[in-house]
Amino acid sequence: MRVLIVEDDPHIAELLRDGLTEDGYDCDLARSAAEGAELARLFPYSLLLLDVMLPEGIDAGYHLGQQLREEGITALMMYLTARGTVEDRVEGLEAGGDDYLVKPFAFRELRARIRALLRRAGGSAQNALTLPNGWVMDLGGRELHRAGVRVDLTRREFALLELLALHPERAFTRDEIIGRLWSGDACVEPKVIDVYVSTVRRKTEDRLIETLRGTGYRLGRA
Amino acid sequence: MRVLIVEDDPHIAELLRDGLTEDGYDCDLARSAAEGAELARLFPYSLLLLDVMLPEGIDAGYHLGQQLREEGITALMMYLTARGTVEDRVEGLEAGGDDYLVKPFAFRELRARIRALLRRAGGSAQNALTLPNGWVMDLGGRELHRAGVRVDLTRREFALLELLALHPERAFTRDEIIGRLWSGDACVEPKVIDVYVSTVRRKTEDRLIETLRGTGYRLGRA
DNA sequence: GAGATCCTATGCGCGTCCTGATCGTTGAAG
DNA sequence: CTTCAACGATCAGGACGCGCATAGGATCTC
Repeated sequence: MRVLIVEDDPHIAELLRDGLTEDGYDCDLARSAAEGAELARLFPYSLLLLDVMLPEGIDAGYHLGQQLREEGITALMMYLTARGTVEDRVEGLEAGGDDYLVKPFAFRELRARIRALLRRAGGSAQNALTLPNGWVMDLGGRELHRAGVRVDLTRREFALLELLALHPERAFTRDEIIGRLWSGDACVEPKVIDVYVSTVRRKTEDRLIETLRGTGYRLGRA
Repeated sequence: MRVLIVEDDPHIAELLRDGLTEDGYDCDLARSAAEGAELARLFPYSLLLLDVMLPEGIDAGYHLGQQLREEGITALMMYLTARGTVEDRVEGLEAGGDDYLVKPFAFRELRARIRALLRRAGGSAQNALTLPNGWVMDLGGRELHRAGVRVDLTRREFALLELLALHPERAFTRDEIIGRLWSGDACVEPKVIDVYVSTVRRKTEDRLIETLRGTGYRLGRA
């Protein structure tokens, strides 16, 4: 998750970067609208944190956001400002912003709002798992797609693939898989797993699931 | 769309609830900050309507809002107060509020502001939601159009479709839907959802709502 | 009090799940 | 290299559970 912070006050900028880095985001820093625009065009950020008042002018942050939107940048945008009137907020939101935070703010609030934004943005963030060969698994929407094609999986098929995808390095025995995915009192033959592996392979027409002979299964590589 | 009203004056509270219920929101009522905090932590509201002056103190509404924000509650917040000075407004917005309404107010204004807020939060820039297959949802009029045909939906039907349409990528379980759309004191069987899905499909003669067997429902594709 | 809406209950039909059988593959011993 | 046994892949079929749709009563609205 990559975040661009555009903020000219070095103190606040440090604060933001340290906090967000600690939360696991990859942060870049820009100290002016010009620098911010350049970076935003170069890298695929998930979120832009824009201070409204920048060296280029009192509304430079808004203009930057608006301009980037018009250039087709779809990243989420959040404005930071010291001015909190209603008109101000409306202006920011109409400039293509997704959220708005008034300084001074508690870092906890910023964190909460960022998480809410990323969550709201749909299948992104923690809800999507990328698998080998360009497959993407949307855990929220319970679907699997690649290059526009959508593959419908049943509950069991999906659960199996999800388990393997969440631990890409691990190999699972059939009994382990059953222990994790089936409720405790269920007793099924270990061979059931073979069947689901088979149907997933047939539906995707791909060997997303790798066989470890004599052991079990694992998510495929590359 | 679930709304929590925190207001100690029974007269105003009734007025708000009746009006909003008529507009299709499901409202819960709290008569103190303490009660409001409890409910807000328990249920996934879309909007909190907070009276500023509550039994706990002259600023209790602000404190409640601020506290909930710091706890990571991301619901929209709108304050209601009799005091309309500039300092007051700033205080409210700094307390994590999204909008502000000074009593006495016209219900029309409240309605308009709520719709504007929810619209922005939902990411859509207009008063209408576009759905697959050329359907358009008119959020103000509780109706659905396609190519000149108009389909009337009841309150529940509309709320269900709206929820799914606002999160097109997400799959919802029946219990999730009930948690989001039904007010707290309602306890209904999860199968109710089936009935509404059924009637929406019959009225539209289209599978706007997709079934995920074993999981729940999701907005249909293309 | 009439009509709409909301919720529960009840069969019916179909998809999903699991089993067992058959065929194909792998790898090691002879 | 050949043979053979163990393992994995795939298919067909039956049981079951889930979702669908209707009817009908309770509740709300006007």
